[in-house]
Amino acid sequence: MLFHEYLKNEIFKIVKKLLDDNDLDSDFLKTNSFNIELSNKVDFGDLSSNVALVFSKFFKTSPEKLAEIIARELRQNKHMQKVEVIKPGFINIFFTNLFWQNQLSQFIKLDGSYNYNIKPKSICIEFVSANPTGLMHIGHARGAVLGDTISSVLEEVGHNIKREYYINDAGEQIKKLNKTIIFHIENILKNTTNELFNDLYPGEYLENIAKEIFNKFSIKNLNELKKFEKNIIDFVLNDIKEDLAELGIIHDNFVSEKNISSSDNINKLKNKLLESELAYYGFQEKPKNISDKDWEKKEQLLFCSKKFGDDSDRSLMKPGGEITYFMSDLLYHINKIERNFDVLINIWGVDHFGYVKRLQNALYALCKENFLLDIKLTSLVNLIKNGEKLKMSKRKGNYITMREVIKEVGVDALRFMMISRNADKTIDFDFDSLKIKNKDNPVFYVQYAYARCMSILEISKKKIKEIEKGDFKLDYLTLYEEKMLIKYICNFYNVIKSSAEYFEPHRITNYLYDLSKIFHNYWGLGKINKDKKIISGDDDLTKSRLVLVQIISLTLNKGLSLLKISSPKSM
RNA sequence: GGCCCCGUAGCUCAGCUGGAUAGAGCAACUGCCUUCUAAGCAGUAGGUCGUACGUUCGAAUCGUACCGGGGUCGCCA
Repeated sequence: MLFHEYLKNEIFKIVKKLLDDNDLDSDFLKTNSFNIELSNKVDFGDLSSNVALVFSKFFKTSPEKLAEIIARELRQNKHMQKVEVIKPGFINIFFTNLFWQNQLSQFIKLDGSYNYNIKPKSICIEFVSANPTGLMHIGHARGAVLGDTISSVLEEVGHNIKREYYINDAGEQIKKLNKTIIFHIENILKNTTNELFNDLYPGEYLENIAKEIFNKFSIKNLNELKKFEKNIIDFVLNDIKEDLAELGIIHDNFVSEKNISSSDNINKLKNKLLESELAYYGFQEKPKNISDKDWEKKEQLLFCSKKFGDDSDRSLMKPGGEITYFMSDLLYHINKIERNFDVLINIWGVDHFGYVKRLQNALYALCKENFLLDIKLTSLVNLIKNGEKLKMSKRKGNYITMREVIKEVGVDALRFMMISRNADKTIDFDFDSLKIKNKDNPVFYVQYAYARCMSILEISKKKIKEIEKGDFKLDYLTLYEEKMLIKYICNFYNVIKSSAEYFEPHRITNYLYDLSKIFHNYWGLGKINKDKKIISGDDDLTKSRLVLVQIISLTLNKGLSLLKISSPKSM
């Protein structure tokens, strides 16, 4: 058993026994839990726990006294060299070298598959879902990488994941897309260079798509074009899929809004909403940011969002009878619920924030099934070049595409950057620092640690063969740094587990950075003191250290592959 | 105006969901290459955790108010 579980069990047993001995109620153990932490200071031992601080009130004694009682029991344990109780009531534990060596050999036996002890759930995670009206930009990239990595992490701990993309292939924006393409083709056919109308999508990209379509279908007149309208979306969508593939992202399902929003489905939902008094036909209040001139009062189907604390009731269907974005999303989510997922996760840009509560309220009111809808919002990404923020406007068509970003900094740096920040923080995406090849660039730093491991293993091929036959001892791993490395490695599964629990992959990038730092530091010891080189004069000692290096390399590799970032063998 | 997010070292960010003397990297200063990758390592310096109350044994973390920055409030997506 790895240390975290081991120590938790040991302490738990002691607490349980204390309760029984004193005839005390043990109910609180179900709702209260204590921590086992890696100590960040040498004086605080290898691990420390706050059990006594958390539980003292249930024992009706002071934390320090309780800590002392627990410590006294722990001292019986032969693996524990020293157990100290410190001021407010912390218990600091110092394990023997043998204990840590055994931890490493237990870890080796796991062979890369950790036991997360988690109930598998079936989870649908929807992410990207960019409108097929243009190429992906940096904001999409953030959602894409975050969604994909959360998926991988959830898969790693044992859940069943479906990655899904909702294609908005119906509604206004598609009409506008078609109009834009037709406009460009008209220009080609008539050999004119008319200026784009205001209500069309700007940008060279769609002009090129129009050329492609023109050539592929050898269009001779505008009437012919009608036949190919439905292909237009596919052209754009293929480009988006290509971009995603470049990032290593493959969705399991592409769900089409067109299919979901059949008139049959719309009517069913409309009736259900009306029957359950969640919707009515009425007039929406004029939004605050709209002038009187631009507002026309018209009757339409409204959702009773005021009932749930919203400022005003929100439109489900436009006055003309077309469905709104909100209604379309409702239909899609009902479809997901019908497919019996335990958990629905959506990765949305923060600009969709207003829809979160609305959608959740509507769904929980409509559907009695047992499900959880968790919507994770990603904050903005600012592109920075030469210390200046790049100004972009999708409306004007002058925005930097994800393709261009990848071309400059590469997939690895992009992926790492996008998940190394918590989703609710704005990212300043600085081209210059991501291209730098030093420790200012965290991806590089981690990959470099891996490359160093690999180079040393490459040099020691002969000894590695002996190690693979089981010819090695771990007794020689006694340095403080070696113990730290073992601790960190044996804790990786906890990091992954918490990353999965909170949907926060940045915990993994942070972990990899920390592990790399300790390794670089370990490596550096050899520069100062030759006895501390990994390949030392002593054969057995060297083999011990090589085993450690091998495990570090495997751990780094596991982490990087989980994030779909490459692990270069040399740099 | 309503709602939401952010505010931690000069800069970019962590802080394990309430614990100990708040941590990294960059930038600054100082050491370390006759070779296990110096694309690196070690050290020094740098803080009223936006402000003020409150909750409690204990707050960067929870609550309230305020200040500053951003987002959003469509019959766009």
